[in-house]
Amino acid sequence: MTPAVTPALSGPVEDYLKAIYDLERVGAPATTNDIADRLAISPASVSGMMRRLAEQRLITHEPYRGVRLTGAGRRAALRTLRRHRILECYLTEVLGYEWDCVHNEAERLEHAASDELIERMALALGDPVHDPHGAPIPTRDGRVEEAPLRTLAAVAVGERVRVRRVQDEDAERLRYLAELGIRPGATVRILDRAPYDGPITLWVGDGAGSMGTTRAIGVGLAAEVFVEIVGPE
Amino acid sequence: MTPAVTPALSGPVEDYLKAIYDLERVGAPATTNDIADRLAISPASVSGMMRRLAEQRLITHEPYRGVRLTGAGRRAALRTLRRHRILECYLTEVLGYEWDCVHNEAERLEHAASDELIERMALALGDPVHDPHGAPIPTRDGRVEEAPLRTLAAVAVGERVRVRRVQDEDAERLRYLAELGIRPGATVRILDRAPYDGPITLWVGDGAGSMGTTRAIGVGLAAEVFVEIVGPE
DNA sequence: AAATATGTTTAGGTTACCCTAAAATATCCT
DNA sequence: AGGATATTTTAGGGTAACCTAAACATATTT
Repeated sequence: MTPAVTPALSGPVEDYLKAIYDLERVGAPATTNDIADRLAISPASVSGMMRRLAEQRLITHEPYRGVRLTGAGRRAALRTLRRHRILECYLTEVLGYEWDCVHNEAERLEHAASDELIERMALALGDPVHDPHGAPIPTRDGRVEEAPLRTLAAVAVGERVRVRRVQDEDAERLRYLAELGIRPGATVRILDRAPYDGPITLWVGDGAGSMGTTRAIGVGLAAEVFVEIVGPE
Repeated sequence: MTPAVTPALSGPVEDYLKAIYDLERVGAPATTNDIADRLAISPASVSGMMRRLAEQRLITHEPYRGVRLTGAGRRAALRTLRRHRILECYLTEVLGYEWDCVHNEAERLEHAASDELIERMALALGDPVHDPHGAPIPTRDGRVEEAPLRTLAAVAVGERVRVRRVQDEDAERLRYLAELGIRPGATVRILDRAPYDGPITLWVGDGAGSMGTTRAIGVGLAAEVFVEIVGPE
């Protein structure tokens, strides 16, 4: 129950843990290649780091099988995630950043900021629960409610959904999504899906009930938009 | 005139350049031992780093003679100093930090923050000119006005001075100085100096003309307080 | 079941930054 | 000027984090 002393992890280690957390969240144990792809690091380097993380009891590693976070690893990952997301909120809400620019900035600051700074920011924001891209913010004591969301690419024609969260890594895609009106809170109805993974035609409203527009979006991008079904009309 | 592309310096390199800038400011070229002391790093390591910095044309190094910043080195040092001081201002003025806590936080953030973040903070603060400890903030284009200040330890009995700046590194001393009322803007009159580097007796006012108190301070601490003579009454 | 393809790990190398101990150089003092 | 002292540099090591190329293990296909 005691939070236990964290011996201060390096920036790279924090990045690995975050990546593993995120990959594990989807399902199976994180594999070397997945981690390598996500961090843009060679698989060999990842292998080396996995040994180090396992030595520090942050992960368990079954060779050739993948890795899983231990309790301590999960706690560390969630702490970093909290910092990252609080920072993103602060940058957009207080310092006027656009939502497509905050990811990289937060990515660097999350390793340098003290807990005190993060908590002061959280306080100034009134303890936000979601970051600007809709990702849930872990609490100080490491709880997150990861809602089981569906991707926009997996929604049937005729359904009405509410956008809950979008992938936050790619600035360009974020700018484009903003242009389409697709942001957390927006309401979307799937009007049509062209065959063979063709474009999805949508009606996009702002979620507040006022007007909306018709838009088309590719399956690739749609797979980065997470939604909740709200039922037809 | 063009700011020239900065090839992104590492945290340690930025710290060395800041230290050299500060040592050089006092007078002679910075020596290996001075730098080692200030950064709490072994002289041998400093020697090695000097070679690397000289290769990158950030300093000129005359073996056994000390080092001097080049134009590029100075520019880099001032950039880091600007970031550090803007951060200190932001932390105290916007996030409610006490002046004794901001140094360490800024020390870590200054290497991670983007120029954009720093400028947004500066904007939010209305482009401050001094940090909470009275240190001048270099402008975006690398100008600083380093006023030639005298230390409180070097002021004669009877003089009236205004506190302009205090050493910002030691949190405990800062807390103590705050307790004494010694902060930038405060007015001080030297009432007495005990012989053999004994305590200095002061009258300390808040600079706004209202009441004041009598305090005593050691020479060591007085040497960390920089003042400007304002003449007796 | 063997052959191939894919994914993972080991082997060996690099760079940045730090260390201690020993050697080299400079300065200081009589 | 010459030896003691202080400072600086070199020599030799260590660790974290990355890399490529080669070896190894697993999965897939025929």
